[in-house]
Amino acid sequence: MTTSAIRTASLARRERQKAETRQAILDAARELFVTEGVEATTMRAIAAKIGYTPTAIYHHFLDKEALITELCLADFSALGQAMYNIGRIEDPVERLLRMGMAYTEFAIENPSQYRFMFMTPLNHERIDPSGQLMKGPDEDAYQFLLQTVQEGIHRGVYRPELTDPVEMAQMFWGSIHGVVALWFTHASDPHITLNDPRQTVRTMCDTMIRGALRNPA
Amino acid sequence: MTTSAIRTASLARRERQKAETRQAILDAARELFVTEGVEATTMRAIAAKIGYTPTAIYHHFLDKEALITELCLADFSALGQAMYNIGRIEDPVERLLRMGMAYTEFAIENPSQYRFMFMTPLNHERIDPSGQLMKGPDEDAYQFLLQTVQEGIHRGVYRPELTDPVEMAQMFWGSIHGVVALWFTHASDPHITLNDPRQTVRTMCDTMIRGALRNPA
DNA sequence: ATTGGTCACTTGACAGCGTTAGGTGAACTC
DNA sequence: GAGTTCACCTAACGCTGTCAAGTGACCAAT
Repeated sequence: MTTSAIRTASLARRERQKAETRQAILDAARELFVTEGVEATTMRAIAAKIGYTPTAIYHHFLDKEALITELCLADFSALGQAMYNIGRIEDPVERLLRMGMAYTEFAIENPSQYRFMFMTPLNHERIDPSGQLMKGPDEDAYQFLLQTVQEGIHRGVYRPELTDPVEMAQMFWGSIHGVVALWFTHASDPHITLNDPRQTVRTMCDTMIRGALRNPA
Repeated sequence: MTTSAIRTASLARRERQKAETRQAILDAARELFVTEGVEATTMRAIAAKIGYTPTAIYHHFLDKEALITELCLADFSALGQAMYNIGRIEDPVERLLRMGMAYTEFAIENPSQYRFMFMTPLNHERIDPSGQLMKGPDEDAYQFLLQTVQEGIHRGVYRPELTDPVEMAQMFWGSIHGVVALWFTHASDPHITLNDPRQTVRTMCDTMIRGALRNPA
C-alpha cells in the first residue's frame, strides 16, 4: 500500500466514522421525536441515548431545528415519491382522489414529521448544504397537486365557476390537512369523538369532487 | 356606619382590588399572546408589563396553561354566541354555510386563541372552579354544527349515502379548519402563495355542500 | 393601643432547557 | 519525535416555568 493510498484510506475511515455517529444521532432523534414528540425531546435526551454529551450533536448539526429539518426532509421525499407514482394515473380526477388518500396515509404513518412540517410555523428560509436556497419539500407535492387540478380545469371536467387552480388546490389540500390535523390534536379529547380520518377524508374527497364536477357521475 | 358594615365594605374592597390585578394580568397576557405569540410570551414578561413579580401571577392562576385557558374560554364563548345567533336561520343548509363563514371569521379575528385551542394538543381534562369536569368551550359550537347537519339529514336534503352526521360534521369542521390552519402556518412561506382564506373557504363550502346535496340547486 | 392573623405580593432560588467557549486526547502528517 | 487536526468533553451562560419562605400592609380582637 502506498503512503497516499493509506492516507486516503484512513481519511475515508474517519469520514465514515463521523457519518456513522451522525446517523446514530439521527436515529436516536427520530425515535424520540416519534415516541415523545418533537417539543418534548431534548438535546440532552438524544445525546444520552447514544452515549454522547449534548454538545457533540452540535458538531454534526447547526441546532435542534436543523436536526429536525433533516429528519423531515427524508420523510417528505417519500411523500413526493408517492405523489410521483400516482402521477402516472391518467384521469386527473381519479389522480386527485388518490393523491388525497396517499397524503392522508402519509400523515397518519408519519405523525411526528407531519406535525412539524405542516402544523408548526416554520422557518422556510433554510439554506441547503450547497448554499442554495432550499426548495421546501412540501413544494414538490404541492406542485403535483396544482398540476393535477389544472389539468382537470383544462379538460373542462370541473364546473365553469371553478377557474382558479390555486384556489382549488388549496381547497383540497386544506380540507384534507384539516381533518388530519384535527385528528392529531383532538383524538384524545373526551368531549368529541372523532371518526377514522381515512374514512372521513375519503367521504369528503368524494363529496367535494362531486360538487366540483361539471357532470357528476 | 356600623362596624359590621365597615368590615364587609373593606372586605369587598380587597376582593375588588384582587379582581383588578387579576384582570390586569389577563389584559397584559392577552396583548402579549396576540403580539408575540403564546409560546414566546414568558411569565416574566407578563409580570413586568404590569409591574409585578412573576410569582405574583401564581396567586391568581394555577400555572401558565390555566392563564391561557381562561383567556381562550372568553373568546370561545364569543364563538359560541356567534353560532347561537346563526342558529335562528331556518334552512339547515344555509345555516351550515353561514356557520362555516362565521367560524372562519372568528379564526382570522382571534388567531392567537384559535391556534391555542385548535392547533395545539391540549389538556382537555381541566377542572373548572366548581370542581366539575369542564365542558370544552368548543363543544358548544361543535354541538351546533352536529345538530345543523343532523337536521339536514332528517329533512332528506343530502344524498342518501351521507347517513353519518358525525362524519359530515367532521368533514365540514375539518375542511374549514384546514384552510385556516394552513393560512396560519404557511402564509409567510415564500414557496407557496396562499389565497385569502375567506374566499377559499367560501368556494370550498359551496362546492362541498353542492356535492352533498341530493338535488343541487 | 397592642397583639395576632390574614394574605397579596416579593425574594431568592431550583431544575431543566438550548446553546457555546475553551479544553482534551487520540489519530494523523511530516 | 514534533506539530496539526478534529471529534468529543467540561463547564458554563442565559433563559424558561415554578416554588418555598419571607415581608408588610391591613384588619379584628383584646
